[in-house]
Amino acid sequence: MTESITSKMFQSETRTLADSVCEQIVTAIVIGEIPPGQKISEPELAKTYGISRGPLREAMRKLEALRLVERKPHIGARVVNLSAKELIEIYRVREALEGMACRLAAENMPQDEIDSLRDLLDEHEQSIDQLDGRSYFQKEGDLDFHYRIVNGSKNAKLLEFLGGDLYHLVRMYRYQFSVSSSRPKRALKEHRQIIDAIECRDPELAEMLMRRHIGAARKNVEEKLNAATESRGE
Amino acid sequence: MTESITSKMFQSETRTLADSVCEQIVTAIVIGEIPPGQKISEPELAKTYGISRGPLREAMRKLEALRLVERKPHIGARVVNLSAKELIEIYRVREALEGMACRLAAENMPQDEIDSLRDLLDEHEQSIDQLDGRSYFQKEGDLDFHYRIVNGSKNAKLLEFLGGDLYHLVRMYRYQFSVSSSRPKRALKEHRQIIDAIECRDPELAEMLMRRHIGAARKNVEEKLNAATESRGE
DNA sequence: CAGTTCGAGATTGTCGACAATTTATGATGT
DNA sequence: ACATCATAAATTGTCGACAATCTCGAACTG
Repeated sequence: MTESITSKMFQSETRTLADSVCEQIVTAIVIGEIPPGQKISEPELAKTYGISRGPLREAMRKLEALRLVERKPHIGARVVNLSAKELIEIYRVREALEGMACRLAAENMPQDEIDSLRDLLDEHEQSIDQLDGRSYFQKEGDLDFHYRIVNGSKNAKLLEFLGGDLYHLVRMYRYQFSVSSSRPKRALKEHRQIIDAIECRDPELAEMLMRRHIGAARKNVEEKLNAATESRGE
Repeated sequence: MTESITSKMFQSETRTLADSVCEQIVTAIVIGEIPPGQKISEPELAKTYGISRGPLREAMRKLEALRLVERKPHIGARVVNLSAKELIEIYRVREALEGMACRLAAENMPQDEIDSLRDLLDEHEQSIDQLDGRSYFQKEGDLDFHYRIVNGSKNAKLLEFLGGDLYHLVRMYRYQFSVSSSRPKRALKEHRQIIDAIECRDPELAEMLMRRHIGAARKNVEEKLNAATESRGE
């Protein structure tokens, strides 16, 4: 179930070793198996995955492009250190891009995809009731909703940037900061409002609602972070 | 002079061969020296730049991440074929991201950067008068303006996505489609309006103006493309 | 003659080894 | 004892060669 979103992010048939291992490392980094800030030893990782350093270095290049690792020439690669500031920055990027995606979805999303997305929201509602809103919805379910909106925009470049690159970072933050909405019922209601606006073919409203939705999540995180830093200052 | 913008896009000291060659290939692709759609032969390119296939393949990975080449496993890499549809898609991405960047610039851009940007616009005006608006402003100057706005947003992630990745594609389209504004005086006026809104610290207005500015450019391109396809259909 | 199959050539993917640079270690001098 | 410098170890960068896969053309068959 939780594989649905990640499987969309990589081409179905990953033949080459470099791509295959890259996918594995992405997961390992996202879930914290390789902790943030850790230096990556090429010989070590190569041995771990049973490949040579050649393909591994290619995988590292892709990881660098995904902004999951930072490389410095002749020094090495480290897993990115997630900072609160960057998390906020990413929210602003999402606010902009997903707002636009939502606007375009109101213009271009096919009716059957809208229906399917409504079904997904029904599933989310059940999941929230059953599990007290702490499991599926928080982790990958929410991102699945957003992914489908972007997909519905029928803008390939938007999908590449958001689904292909940025969402890995977003997933990483979710796993490690546990910043998942913490207000699942509210978020679900907002999701329904958004899909309503899309079905009404109201681009203006759809964009506004999505921006508010993400903006609310950002403010929620900002408050938590401020509270944390203040209590730390005492 | 035309180096100012490109030099910002790469780290000042590119030590490793892969990075250095990658930069050269990016330029070659952007200006059309390696034409769109052309298959890239690894042994051939490696010989051209005097390096081995190892670093070259790493460079290719970065080019793939920049979306300047498309790779298929066991088949090869081709320079991307620019389509009108994708060009429009990119405009929408820019509309969203640069609109947000402009909003944030109204909040965060330091006064000295605003002053410096005004000077740049004065230079552009002279350049337009002197050269009848066909040279510097059309090619890199306009992008330089947009880059400074994004930089003024003080949002590192925005800068990475726009300045680091997307602008290479934008430059490529400019060189090959010659889609440069074709309305330089009008564009300059809009630029001044935008910087005014930023100096007034009016995020709402700043974002709206930037979105209109890019949206107008998009519509301009759409009309031209429609006219071209219609005349082709006759 | 068209279509298919097989094989030679070329290209991509992978590997292990060597060179260059950085980092760790310890020896030396004040 | 501390700082500095030199040397050694480890790591990254680069290369050339080998294996796997694809491409193109020729031979073969219906």
